Parts: sequence; structure tokens; C-alpha cells
Amino acid sequence: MPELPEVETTRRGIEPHLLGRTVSRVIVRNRQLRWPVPARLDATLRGQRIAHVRRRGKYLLLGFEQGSLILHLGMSGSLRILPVSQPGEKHEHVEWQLDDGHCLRLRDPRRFGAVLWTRRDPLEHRLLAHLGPEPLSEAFDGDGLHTRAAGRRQAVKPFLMDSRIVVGVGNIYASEALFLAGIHPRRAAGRISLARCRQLATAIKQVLAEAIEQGGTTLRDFTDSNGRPGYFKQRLNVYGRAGESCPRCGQPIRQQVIGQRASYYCPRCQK
DNA sequence: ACTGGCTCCTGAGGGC
DNA sequence: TGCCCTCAGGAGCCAG
Repeated sequence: MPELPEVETTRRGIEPHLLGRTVSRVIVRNRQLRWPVPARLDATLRGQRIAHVRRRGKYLLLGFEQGSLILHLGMSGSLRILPVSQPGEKHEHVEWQLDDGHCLRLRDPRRFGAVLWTRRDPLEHRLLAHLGPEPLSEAFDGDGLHTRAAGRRQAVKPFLMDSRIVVGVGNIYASEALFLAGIHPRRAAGRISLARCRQLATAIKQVLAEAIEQGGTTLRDFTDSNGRPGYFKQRLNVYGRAGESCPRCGQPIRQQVIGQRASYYCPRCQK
């Protein structure tokens, strides 16, 4: 399940292979993703040069001369650079062929991902226009978090996963950051002190930055057809570890569903 | 303005 | 060995 670190790692992995390349052909094998893949994508993109590869939240933005592709990996999507001659695999729904004999392929078994095209500034697109700050930027800090949380009774974990508050904090890293900050996932967002909001913001930055570093080593080679990454489970303190000992105090870690999502926490360390 | 619940989909994992 | 059932999970969307 790609969270922000995996999306950023993907961006870094594909960028050098795409910059300055021209699309020679687009093949859409299955257009039924979260939204239908735009019709005539091949006609739209053919001959256009890729000017930049950016990321906003978990969206990847491929900038062309006449518009931008907006890509989302959903929860099972992945992008790889392969030789065009490489035989296709199951669930490879879209292929962008480049002028150097390689192609970018989107594989997405669960098809929660998205491929959209816009001729305007992608940051103004309705899916992106109202996103909260990037967690690793200076625009995101504990003071801002505290302000946004004021008066809200929603549990802090789903609050953190709301992309209008901050982007890119998915289910796994929300649990991890709350553990680091010592905050119970069910605590009302509006009942966290400024000092603890600052700790929480720091924890979010730390967890995501560390995961990106990990991703950088795990997902090194995007041209390797065998390079499916494992997830960074070895680094996780609480996620997926119900019943195991808390690494800080030894208490058994608990699992609880909060906002329809599995949440993991230490009942002793997190208040 | 908030909040919780539903939805899309497939593969994994458990039970028998 | 295989079949069936259940469930996870990002995030937009809608109802209350």
C-alpha cells in the first residue's frame, strides 16, 4: 500500500528515466480504474515531451507541454520503467511508451488508482486544490496542527489521515507517529495541547523522512523487472504488531478499529 | 462545519 | 489440495 514515502520513492525512481523523453505511444489495456482513464490518451500524449515529474501528497504529476497527467497509485498501484519488449504482466493497465525504447507501466491489481489528464495547472485540479500542507515542508508544523484541531472532537488518528489537514499520512504512519508522540489514537484532536501537537508534527516528519530513506534503498532500481519492494515492516514499532510487546515499555500492543481503520497502539505509552 | 459510513476491487489468509 | 468466505485499505463522496 503506497503511502507518501513510497510515492516519493517512486517519483525519484522514475524521474531520471522520464525527464526530456517524448511519448511515442500510449496503450490502455483497462480503463476502469477509480475513474475511467481518459479516452484518446494516446492521441493526446503522442509526441509530447515530459518536462517534469512532481508529487503533491500521494499524487504524481507528470508535466507535459500541453498539460499534466495526474497519477494516483491507490493502494496496490506501482510504476516501473521497462523495455517495451518486456512481456506484460497481469494488471498492467496502462503503458506509456517512450522514444528510447523503454516504457512506463502502471500495474494496479485492485484498481483503486487513477490516471487523469488536465490541460490546466494540476495543483488547481479539484482533487488537489484543497489539499493540506506537505508534511515534510515548513508549511506543516505543530502550531498549524493545533489551530486546525481546535474544537474538533474527531479522534486524532482519522484527523491526521484527512488530506485537508495534512497530506500523505496514511494508516500505517498515523499509527507510528502517534506512538512516537505518545498520543492515544482515539484522543479527540481538539484535546491535544500545543506542546504535544508540536511533538506530533515532529514525529510525523521523522517517521516519513525515515521511511523515504528506507524506500531509497529498498526500491533502488526501477528498471529491474524483479524489483518489487517489500514493505518496511522491520522498522515499524506498532503497526501490525497486536499482541507483541511495546518496544518502549513491554506492554502488549493493542489493535482497535478507529474510523473503520485498524489502529495499533500501546495502552501504557499512549494517552 | 463536522463526522461517520459506504464504496470501488482483488489477493491473501483462515477454516474446513 | 482446493474451495469458500471474509476482510483490508486510499480517499472521494454522501447523508445526517
